[in-house]
Amino acid sequence: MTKLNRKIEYSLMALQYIQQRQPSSKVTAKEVSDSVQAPFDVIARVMQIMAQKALLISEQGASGGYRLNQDLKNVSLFQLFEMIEGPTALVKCISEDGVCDNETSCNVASPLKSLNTKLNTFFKNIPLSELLAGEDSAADSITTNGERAKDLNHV
Amino acid sequence: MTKLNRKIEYSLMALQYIQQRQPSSKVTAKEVSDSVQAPFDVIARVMQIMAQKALLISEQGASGGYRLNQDLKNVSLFQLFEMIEGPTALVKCISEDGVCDNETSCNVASPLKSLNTKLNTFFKNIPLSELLAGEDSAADSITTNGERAKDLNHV
DNA sequence: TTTAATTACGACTAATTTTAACGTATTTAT
DNA sequence: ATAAATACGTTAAAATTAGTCGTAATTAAA
Repeated sequence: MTKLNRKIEYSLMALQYIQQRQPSSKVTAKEVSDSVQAPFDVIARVMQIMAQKALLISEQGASGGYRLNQDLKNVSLFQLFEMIEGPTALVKCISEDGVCDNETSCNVASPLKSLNTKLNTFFKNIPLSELLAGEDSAADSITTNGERAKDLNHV
Repeated sequence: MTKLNRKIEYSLMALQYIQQRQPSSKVTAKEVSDSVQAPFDVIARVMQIMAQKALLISEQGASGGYRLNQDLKNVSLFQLFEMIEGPTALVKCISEDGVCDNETSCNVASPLKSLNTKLNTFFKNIPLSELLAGEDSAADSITTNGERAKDLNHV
């Protein structure tokens, strides 16, 4: 349960790196992969995805790179999950309709659906800015109350 | 992110079946596997684990079976996770100490550790009784506030 | 006391998912 | 032109998960 996808990790690392470097400085995938000691290909890939999804802006060409396109206050962890992994769910039968061939005999479908919703809410209430806040100890200030992290429109 | 382990699913199915059948009636693994149309071996296995962990009581022999040994109000979803999967974490470096060979270059260790804690709290606040309550719509009443699901001592 | 039903548990195989690597194309500053 | 970077599809390897098989131990009942 709840193991973090490696791609998500790399995304967070990249965002953290960009955020810490400068408000809006340009950063290359190589720079990030060197810094966090992760395979270049994978870092490059997730940054491309984040650019596709408008979280980053990419500039191609010789002195290209990426920069933030959104205030991380307005992007939730849930949104990052969806960007990188696409729509997911606790169990397949929730996301893919009609996949579960024994919905009649399944006695936990409704509980799991409800749990899935709650969990999504949990992640929706964590803005990336808060998750990544402060390299070391500041990150402990995460709370899950109230509403934050407004929806991104074009993701 | 957050895909539910199949074993956990089966555990929940078994618990749901037991709970719905009778407060404390005896139930066999076969009965459960037939009812929820899951492979007998796997159902049997998770029920054995739950018996080991004192969530169920098992009776061996010809007319043996399982029954609840705990009020599900006092057992959290988090505890079930730990029973079935053992200690887990969002990322390996949290659980296994010293596994992460580049802790120095990792810029998200602290945020993820914090997130991991929050998530554990989330699951600790969901008693199995609440998760499994009401076959159909009643399960929507899950909330995550306040403290519930006291610790089990011998797990 | 044999038989049948059941829990108990380890080991193995198969399937799926995840992760990483490769190859090639495109863009653009120099 | 060239070099450095993004873009992206395909494939291969690794790891994890899911399921099966085999066998032992326990116990009620015939």
